[in-house]
Amino acid sequence: MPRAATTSDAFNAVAEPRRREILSYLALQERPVGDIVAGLGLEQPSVSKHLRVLRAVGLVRVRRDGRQMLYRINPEAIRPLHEWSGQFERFWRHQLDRIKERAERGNAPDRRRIGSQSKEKPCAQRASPTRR
Amino acid sequence: MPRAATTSDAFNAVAEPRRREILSYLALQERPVGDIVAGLGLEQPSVSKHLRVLRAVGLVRVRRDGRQMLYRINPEAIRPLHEWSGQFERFWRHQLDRIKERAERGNAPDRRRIGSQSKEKPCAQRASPTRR
DNA sequence: TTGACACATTCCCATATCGGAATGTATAGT
DNA sequence: ACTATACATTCCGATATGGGAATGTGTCAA
Repeated sequence: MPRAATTSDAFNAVAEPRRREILSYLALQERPVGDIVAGLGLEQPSVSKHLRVLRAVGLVRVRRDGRQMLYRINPEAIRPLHEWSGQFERFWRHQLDRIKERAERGNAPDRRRIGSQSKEKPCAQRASPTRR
Repeated sequence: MPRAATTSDAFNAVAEPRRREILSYLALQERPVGDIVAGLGLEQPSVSKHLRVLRAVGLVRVRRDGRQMLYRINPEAIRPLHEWSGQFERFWRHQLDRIKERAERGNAPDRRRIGSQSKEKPCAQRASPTRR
């Protein structure tokens, strides 16, 4: 199976960086497509297609005004995202507390490595010569 | 071009529902892979692959304990998500305020279609610079 | 060493996706 | 009617993806 459709939910829709930019841009105010194209420097068909995805998951709403289509965000559709990620908020709050605590004690903040991984093996290696 | 890699950032990584489940599961406490497999009812290779993605974007960390690999969340990596979605929080806040306001005036909660009735003019202004 | 256990990796593949280009459609103006 | 404008929709092609099955790797115990 391939990846879940971008239109399956808000999580998949905002995985695309440009769609996030569009949403942030529309957060300022309602805008016609042309403004998004000019404001973000994207191709018009590309913007239309992104907007289609955003519409499909309810992240934006449209209304026509003459020849223009005015898009606006639908903030409610973003709430699930915020609330899901919010379930981890207490953790980084605690982490901040610990950092502040250390700082107040005069020590440097915790500087351990985050991932401890910088050695990715190239994917296309064959380790099992038997099959195929 | 295809979609951005799942390993490109936290947004793409958590687009996958199972990976979100895994993170929520790990939010409770550090766990070995076997627990995730049993707890979420997934295939072991599938879990390993999901964990690999989560590790690649720093959403989880690992340590070895004998034969087991103990995974734990790295809450810091989720913050960007929470903060990005938080930029829209004020909007649904306002919407709630309006509902509460009506409730306090003794009316039933707002049941209208969002854009239909009354003279709503959310951002009804000329948006195009019209420079051509 | 051998076997069992806990995970990780590989291979295969149907499929959604994004960009680019071209084309289609609806509205406005003359 | 004709033209320009503002978007939307197609078609195309390269590519990462997730599931299933099989296999590899590393650790512990006897």
